[in-house]
Amino acid sequence: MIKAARECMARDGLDAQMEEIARRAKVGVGTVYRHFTTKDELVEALAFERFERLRDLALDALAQDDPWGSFEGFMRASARIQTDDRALSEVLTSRPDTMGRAAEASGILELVGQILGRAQAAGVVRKDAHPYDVPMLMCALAGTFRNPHADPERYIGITLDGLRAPGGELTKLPAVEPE
Amino acid sequence: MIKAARECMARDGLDAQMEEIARRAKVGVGTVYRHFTTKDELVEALAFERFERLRDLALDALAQDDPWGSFEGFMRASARIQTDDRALSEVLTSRPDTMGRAAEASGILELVGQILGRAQAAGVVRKDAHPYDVPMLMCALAGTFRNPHADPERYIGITLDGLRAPGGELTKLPAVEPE
DNA sequence: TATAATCCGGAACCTGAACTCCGGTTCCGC
DNA sequence: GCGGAACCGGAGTTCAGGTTCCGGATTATA
Repeated sequence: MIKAARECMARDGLDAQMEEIARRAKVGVGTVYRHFTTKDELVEALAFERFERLRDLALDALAQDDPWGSFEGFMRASARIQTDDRALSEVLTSRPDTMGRAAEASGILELVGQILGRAQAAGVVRKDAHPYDVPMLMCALAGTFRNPHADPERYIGITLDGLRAPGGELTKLPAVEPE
Repeated sequence: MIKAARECMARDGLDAQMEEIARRAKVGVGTVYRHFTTKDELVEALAFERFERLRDLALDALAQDDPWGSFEGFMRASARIQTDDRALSEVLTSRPDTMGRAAEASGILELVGQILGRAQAAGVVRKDAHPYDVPMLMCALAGTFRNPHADPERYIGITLDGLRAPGGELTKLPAVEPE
């Protein structure tokens, strides 16, 4: 059921319809409402789920040794979660409260702080970056993910270079595809 | 009338209500519909208007001499237009078609290409940046402008540094404000 | 198997917001 | 001042989509 909701919302974003979610779950709308008293609640549950996934990615990143590699890897992986889930990118750009609660509950900021701190200590990320910049920049990138002409990889690359400590090697951006 | 629409939409975004727009214009809804047969049409008209403003900013930038300064100035000024107009940032993040038509009509890509090309020729912007990256990154930034906890200036700074040619001096980011 | 308790489906209901339309009003040429 | 064409206002219509709720199915209990 929550699986059906995730699929619909991933495809149609926050305005996926309750009826379609029910249909996909092979269930009546009433049953959906028995699990989530309101659409908002369902959205919030999905957001929490996604943030848990992000937390797992952060833990994976911390398990790696290379400070820049794990930072970059985490950023790219988080971005992919968003490109694959339109609802998540919509929550990030238009529901700061829901996002805040989900972030809080998942404890992700703490982990991001560690990933970032380690990269800063190693001198590969600029010193004035703040853990909070990471989710914000993810929100920013979310803005492009819904644009069919955008190549997310380019913008993640540019953003990463913006966070890199001066003197590092720039990211090799993917080629711009002809229109 | 279009002024009233702009004010409402700047504040409430795309879901500003026709009735309120009419009220603010001191006019009946019917009259609004006599000028714009559909809400979409009104949104599109507003988008076109904003893109003309962007074009003017681009022309101002080209009139300046300093290649980096004019590039940075243009980016910051465009960003400000978005922070001041929620509807515009919503169009950028969720209506690629409308945005595309407005961009086309205003001829802004051409001008951005000139600003960027000049900065690249002067060696202050990375060579692999593409004119199309500019509007896309603006879309990206739009994603943060609606988040009350975000400090747009920081993210513009980081983005600019991501576009800067290697070896340049990083932007001084504003301090993170305590929550 | 009979009865009660629980759960489920989806038709019906409700709300809010875009849009229509008709009666009134203004304005222009005579 | 008069006729009527163009214009305007806003109550009413329509529609989409979230939410409710009752009749029936299903399962548990005796």
